[in-house]
Amino acid sequence: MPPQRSATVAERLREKSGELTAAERKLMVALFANYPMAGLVSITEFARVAAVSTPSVLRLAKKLGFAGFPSFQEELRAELSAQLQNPIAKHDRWAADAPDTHILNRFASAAMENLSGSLKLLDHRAFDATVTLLADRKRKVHVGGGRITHAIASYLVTHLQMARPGVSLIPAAPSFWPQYLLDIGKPDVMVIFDIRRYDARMLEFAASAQERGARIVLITDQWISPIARLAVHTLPLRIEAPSSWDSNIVPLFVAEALVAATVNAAWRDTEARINALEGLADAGRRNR
Amino acid sequence: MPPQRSATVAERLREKSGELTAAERKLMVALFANYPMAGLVSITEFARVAAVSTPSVLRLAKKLGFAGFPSFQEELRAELSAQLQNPIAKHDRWAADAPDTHILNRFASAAMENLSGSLKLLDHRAFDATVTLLADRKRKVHVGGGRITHAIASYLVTHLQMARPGVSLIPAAPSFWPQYLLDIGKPDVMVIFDIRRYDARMLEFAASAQERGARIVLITDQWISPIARLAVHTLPLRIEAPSSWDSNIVPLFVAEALVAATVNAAWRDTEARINALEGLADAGRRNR
DNA sequence: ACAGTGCTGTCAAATTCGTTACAGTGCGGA
DNA sequence: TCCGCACTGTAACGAATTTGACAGCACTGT
Repeated sequence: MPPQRSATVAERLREKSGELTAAERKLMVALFANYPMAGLVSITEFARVAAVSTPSVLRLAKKLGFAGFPSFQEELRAELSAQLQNPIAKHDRWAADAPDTHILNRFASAAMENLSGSLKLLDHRAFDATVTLLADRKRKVHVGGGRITHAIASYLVTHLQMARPGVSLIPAAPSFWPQYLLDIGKPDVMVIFDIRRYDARMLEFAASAQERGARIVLITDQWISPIARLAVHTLPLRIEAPSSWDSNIVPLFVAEALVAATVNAAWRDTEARINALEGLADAGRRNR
Repeated sequence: MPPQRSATVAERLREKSGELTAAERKLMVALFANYPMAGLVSITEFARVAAVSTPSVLRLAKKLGFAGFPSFQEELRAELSAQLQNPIAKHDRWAADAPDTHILNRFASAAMENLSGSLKLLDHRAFDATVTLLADRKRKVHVGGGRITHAIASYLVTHLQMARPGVSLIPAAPSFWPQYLLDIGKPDVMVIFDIRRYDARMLEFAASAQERGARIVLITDQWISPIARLAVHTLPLRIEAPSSWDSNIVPLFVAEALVAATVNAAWRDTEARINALEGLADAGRRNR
């Protein structure tokens, strides 16, 4: 426990700087030279860097009110951790006058945590590589999901179809999969959403697709579906929710970001397609 | 000594993520949950947090090419202090190590803005009233959406069906709507997603449903679909995205929150249903 | 069915760390 | 010069950490 919760180690150190001995001042200089990392090494190392003896370090820690070197270090870590935390998920973005415990607010903060947590977990190079695959019109794209994530897969397909040809949705019912496999060939890309309750049949299906030459991109949760072993790229996400079921907000986020990035990556081709689509939509509206 | 000075621990970890064992994946998740602070404690503590044994931590460190846990930790410290001293690196800690202009980051900040903006826009009493309607088992529930939002509607249906009986998805194709109208009756609830490009046919359909006595709940964007005039409750949301199309993350958020709140509102009834569902799912898995 | 492989945790040895006790050093004043 | 005082480092101890060896376990393929 920090003796005075309100003051950081740095503040306390400056406050007491008048009553420090020579060795302690050396330590202070060494600490501030690389604050607070310099204090997060072993007491031996810290003493060596500051060119003092280990007991001198201990004496400084005690002078600052800590029980020993470990609690001094723990406080430094806590400060740093707080500093690193995102100021993102703060309270100003809560529902107007609903209480903090309202489900909307609990859900919103879970969603924000999931989103920022996922960004840390994600490898943006895997994301970019996936976009390169999706933007390659020589490859057909197949998108599939489990019972729950099928809706997300469908959403991705709807948008990708607007951006490029050759995109199809893998049927929800496994009984259609064998015949669907026939259409999967060498350079194809298969995007699979597989979250929690990993579906064993989906794993088999993915293995078959891979044997036929398809490159598999997996969008999964932080515990990572076994399909990862077959995938060329894996995008792990956080999906916790204050609910009986997981949250698919972040998977949808990834789907939308993939679409936007794919459109950007092949804008020359996409532009014409979108314009053509607009024309057809207008015509359809007029004819009704 | 770090074996390859050019790669950060995070990068190396992601690179090897395909060949990680279950315990190692747990460690990876724990580390990324609070990167890199989680790895700067003792090996004992780190193992405890990730719920694995201490040798597993050691094995991961060796797999990443370090001589032992201390050198692994030393590398983490070195990275962090480099980051702390370099003010340029300050901001990109929030999203992996991709540049600020990367589509993932632009999309993420748009999503956060949309979410917080929607919470301010939303009337939580309308939300609660909607939940009351959805939790009332005497009412059937019909859910529909436009071309794009149909996937969100489908997602809502999938989850609501797990929570209560009498939930159905309005078909995507307008040609099926007349016959579907036959099943809509007096106390029913109709949840409609209608965003931007408001669909005129959807407006007609909603009017017919209302004439038959259905209560309409509208989930729409901030410009508010004309269906609002027919609706008993309207939930306006923000949906901007750095993309050619709108973002449906917030509509999905509302759908998930509605489900969670509906489950809570009628937990007594729902619990039995969920348990029965679990039983059926297990049986299905065994019979395969 | 069954051997084989790979993964994981338990245990104990070896090392390192944190702490205490104590002796030495330097400085100012009598 | 000698004493007293405050500060500092050395040395030794106990505690905690790190690491290697081993055995149990699940899973795979024959």
